[in-house]
Amino acid sequence: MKILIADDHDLVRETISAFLEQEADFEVVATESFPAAEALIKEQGPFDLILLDYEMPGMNGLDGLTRAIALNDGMPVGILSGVATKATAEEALNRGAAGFLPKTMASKSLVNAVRFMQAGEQYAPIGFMTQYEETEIHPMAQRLSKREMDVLSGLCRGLSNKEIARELDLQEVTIKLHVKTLCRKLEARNRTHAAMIAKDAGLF
Amino acid sequence: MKILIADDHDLVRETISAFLEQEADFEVVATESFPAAEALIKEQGPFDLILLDYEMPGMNGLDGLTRAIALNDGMPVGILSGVATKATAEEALNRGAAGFLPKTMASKSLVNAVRFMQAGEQYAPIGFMTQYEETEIHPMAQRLSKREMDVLSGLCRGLSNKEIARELDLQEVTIKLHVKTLCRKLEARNRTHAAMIAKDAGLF
DNA sequence: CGTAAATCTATACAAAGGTATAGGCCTTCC
DNA sequence: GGAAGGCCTATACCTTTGTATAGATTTACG
Repeated sequence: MKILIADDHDLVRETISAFLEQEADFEVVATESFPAAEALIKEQGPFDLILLDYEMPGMNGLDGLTRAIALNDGMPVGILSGVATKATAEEALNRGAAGFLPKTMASKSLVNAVRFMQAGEQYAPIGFMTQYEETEIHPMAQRLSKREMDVLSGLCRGLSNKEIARELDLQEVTIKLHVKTLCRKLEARNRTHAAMIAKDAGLF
Repeated sequence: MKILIADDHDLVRETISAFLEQEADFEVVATESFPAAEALIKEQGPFDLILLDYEMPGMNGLDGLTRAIALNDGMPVGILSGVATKATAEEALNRGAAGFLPKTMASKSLVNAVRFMQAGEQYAPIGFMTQYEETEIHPMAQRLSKREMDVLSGLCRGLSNKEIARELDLQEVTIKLHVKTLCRKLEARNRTHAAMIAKDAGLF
């Protein structure tokens, strides 16, 4: 069974590779970036399983996943990550990932997960997927209208109402209205506070 | 040679442990948090080498390092990290760490690094330590006076000039002056922009 | 000691921001 | 079809913020 592992942390990649190769029927190929992985897939034909680090040069979020799936001829591609959230995991599985392996998982489970995925199942650790997502991504963004988001974007770039108005081709007074509404919805005391709250929430 | 590894990423900890144990004279004990590591040190006496993950429950920055050094009876303690910057590495070495191992290092080097540290040398990968630090942490904070930092803190909390003045027991007009200076130094167009720049830089 | 830099204050004015009220336009939903 | 809500605009007023200029104090440094 041929496995490709791509992770830019040499220590992680090499020790995981060494660990998997202890299994008699596992043959591991490892590389340190997405472009390198892409080249290897084209060169050494489809792998029985590919594991991609989510945070890796060239990976560009989950774009790398999509491209790897397209290249690997229907064989499973999984995501490996140290810091990703539940939402990222769900997104990955929706995009066709064979599995999602947080680096907090036990190494024993790794072998099981690999066999699972190779068998065509989707794998993700139960504990990780059912955890309460305190931020729930952005309850914030959902409560704001498109225009309000536009204005909030301007605020976060430190623009004046007049500048935002020019950018959106609206009247300054309209921007003031949106800023007012934003402050109410975000429970901010003024534009600066609203911008900081948006920043804290990870928008922009 | 008895080694203690503490890292909350099971996959990383277990595969590194397994990798090191392939060396004939290495005996590895692994744990998943700093408090657990502390207990093990007290219980199983000093280790020939301790490796602590920088991002780990209970580690609290480099406080864990200092405490582990104090507990380990003069034997070396090193830091393991996936994301830390050069500055963090320097700080760790200054605080008496036996070494700094980014997870991007090659696994072959790991064994060498371990032997190095055990021999009483300080180890850190040359390439990592000499890299250009583009942000240099906060060139920003250094260029600001204490008062200016106080005011910037207020800005980042969305306070008005009047509120900041009350908080610092100054006149509102003085705050305006500081805000003006801040905008000049940070090249911000207004208070909101200044706050965002500070936030982006990681201050507050 | 003199000087530079940071700090604080004052006055005054111009610009931007925030609030309130009111009305028109459009889409969605009952 | 009417109601509700998002969106845009207008007018008016007041507050806050930003700018300029000027002077007093303190602290650090050569």
